[in-house]
Amino acid sequence: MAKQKQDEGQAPKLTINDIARMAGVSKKTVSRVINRSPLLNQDTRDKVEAIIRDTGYVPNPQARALALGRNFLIGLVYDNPNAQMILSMQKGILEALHGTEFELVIRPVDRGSNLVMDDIKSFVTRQRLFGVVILPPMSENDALARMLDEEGCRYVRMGSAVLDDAEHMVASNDREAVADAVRHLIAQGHRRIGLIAGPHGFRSAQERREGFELALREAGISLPRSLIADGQYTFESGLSASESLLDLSPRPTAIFASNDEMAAGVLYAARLRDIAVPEQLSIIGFDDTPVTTRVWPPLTTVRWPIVAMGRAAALKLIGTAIGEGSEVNEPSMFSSTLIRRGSVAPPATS
Amino acid sequence: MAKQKQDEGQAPKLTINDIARMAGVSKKTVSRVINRSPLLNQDTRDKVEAIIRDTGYVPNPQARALALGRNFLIGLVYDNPNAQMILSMQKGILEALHGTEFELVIRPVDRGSNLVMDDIKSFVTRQRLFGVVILPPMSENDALARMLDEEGCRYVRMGSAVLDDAEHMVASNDREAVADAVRHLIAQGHRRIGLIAGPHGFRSAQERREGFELALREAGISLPRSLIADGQYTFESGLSASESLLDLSPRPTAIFASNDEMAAGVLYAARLRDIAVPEQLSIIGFDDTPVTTRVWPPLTTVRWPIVAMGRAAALKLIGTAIGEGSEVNEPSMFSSTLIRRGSVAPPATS
DNA sequence: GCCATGTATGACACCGGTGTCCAACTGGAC
DNA sequence: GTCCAGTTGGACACCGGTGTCATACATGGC
Repeated sequence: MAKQKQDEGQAPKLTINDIARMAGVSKKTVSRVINRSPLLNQDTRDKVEAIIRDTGYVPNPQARALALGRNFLIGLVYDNPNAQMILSMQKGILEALHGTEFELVIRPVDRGSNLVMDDIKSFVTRQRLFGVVILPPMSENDALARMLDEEGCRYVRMGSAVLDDAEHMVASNDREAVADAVRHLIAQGHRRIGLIAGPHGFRSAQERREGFELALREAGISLPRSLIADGQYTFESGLSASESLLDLSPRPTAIFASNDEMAAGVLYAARLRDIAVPEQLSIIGFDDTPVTTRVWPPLTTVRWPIVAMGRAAALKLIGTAIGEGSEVNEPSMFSSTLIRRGSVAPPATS
Repeated sequence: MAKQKQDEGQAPKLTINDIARMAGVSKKTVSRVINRSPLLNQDTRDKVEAIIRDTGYVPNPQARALALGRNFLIGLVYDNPNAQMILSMQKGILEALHGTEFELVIRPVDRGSNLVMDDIKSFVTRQRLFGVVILPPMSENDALARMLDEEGCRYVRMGSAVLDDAEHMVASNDREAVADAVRHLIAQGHRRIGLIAGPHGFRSAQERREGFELALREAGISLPRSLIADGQYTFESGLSASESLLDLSPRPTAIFASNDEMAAGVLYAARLRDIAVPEQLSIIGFDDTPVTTRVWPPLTTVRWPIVAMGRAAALKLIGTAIGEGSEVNEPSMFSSTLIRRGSVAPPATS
């Protein structure tokens, strides 16, 4: 009988009542089995579980959500030019969600629009999301965090620096990572090092810039304003920003680009001017996206543990729900690694 | 009063009963307003709508889903190495979903695992998804389609060729697109053209290969087996597959790689051997991913309208739900364009 | 002035789960 | 044999919406 029902396929979904009838118990008892209530006879439990298994019964999540007053949907909000990063983040989050009853709902937004706030708000309230993960640069928006607080929606913000609320934050230490990268250039003998900064208003851009300046200051190297060019985190912006740097005389012997896309732009610009990399120009990027190994020479870059951070963010979010009293203690701060490839060499002895 | 409730923020969500009480009507009437029932007095409608607007009331989607017997969740199933493609697809789908009450839930799977089927099945049944969009190569799995049929779950498959069920399909004509690309090479004077094929078992790989062979046959060019190398759609596989091609003597003057990642691999291999591109070797890829413009020279490639296809897939899926009787007639077949960049030139006169 | 007709609204059951609370049953102590 | 405590199971209301059907009222034809 049970078998038969199952094979019918098409839509006549089993309900908790069907299971109860088959097992000869009340629906509440079935509910107890599903929810692993401790006060239940083992025999009863086994019997019901067997039937559930045989029939392939799956509790209706909508009904469950309605009765429980909360659902099992995690939102992912992003507004980001970097496809690889978003996908890696999704990967990390989904890894953490795997095996739980949570699902991931995604929502790209347009930071530029003045409707962003309303957009996210309706996203969160309409589906009554359990919580959201917010990717940079949206995550740097404090007004957004306040709004989510007001809405009573859990959230975790991904970022590039320790912000005030560690509770809601998973961050990488970009400043230190960049400082390390630049120290590497200095150790190779570079003294005239250019920076292609990220867009104004991006926390990550600021952090990376500060790391850059920090390393130079440590080494007692002065930093003329002309060695800093503004970029937008895009390939094209990196390409055009590097023009002004490569026009300088004397030319910088190395350039740190605040992300890989822009670093690829620098490399491209160098190629256009027949500047040999790394012999005449060293380049370091940031992110360790695949493009770094597709170009020639492969780019030295900074890798941050994006998948692990996504996982941590998700665990932070759902930890409060499944953690049985035990404090969920996911790290909030992650550090990065310099990945040495072929775009760095000692400066040419001129 | 209403205002007060709203400002409380935190969780004390309004229900349809609250609205009904405030408006002095029954909950059913409020429900009619929400669902735009035509049989309603305009005055009543206005009154209720005003209250809904003032209070910021949002119907509980879980309750709605429960009562209606269907929800508003679209699933996206993928198992794919190409991040850019997945993200573009997400973009297209979300564009179509924007403004509707549907949300997108994503689920990457592992095609290799023998649990894929169960995984997808539980994904679909657990949340009782309204429908799913399946990306290649998973979409080529007919057993999966059968399973979804049995489960009574709507689906749309993205693909690279017209499959049998146009109803459930959104496809690009890869064969013709590749034939065009290869005709371009032939028109430039190339006669020894190598192919880096995609993985066995991928429909797209087969289609692209057939397009390749078609163009050569048309031109009366013979195709020795040695000019075909097998790849896996990855950069590394493109790199190693091109080795055998570049070792040939005489060497092919052009190579068509079945996707951009592998084309980038060919370019990299050429660089390692000091083979000038495009002077000594022309390269064409497929997909038009960003990497094509990051490398030097930028790669000539085939662009397919992936965002538009994602949009079409989503519309196909939800069209049946919102289309008022009118047949939803999204195109099922999309064609591609050859994008000419810098990696193709006439063969060197030897 | 009556009934047939149609329109606007409401009462009530229902979707499929969960929480509360009480009844029934069990075993042990007296 | 009776009573009590502790365990197990079920009746019922409820979550927040929607569908069905009945009712109240306005309108038009005779």
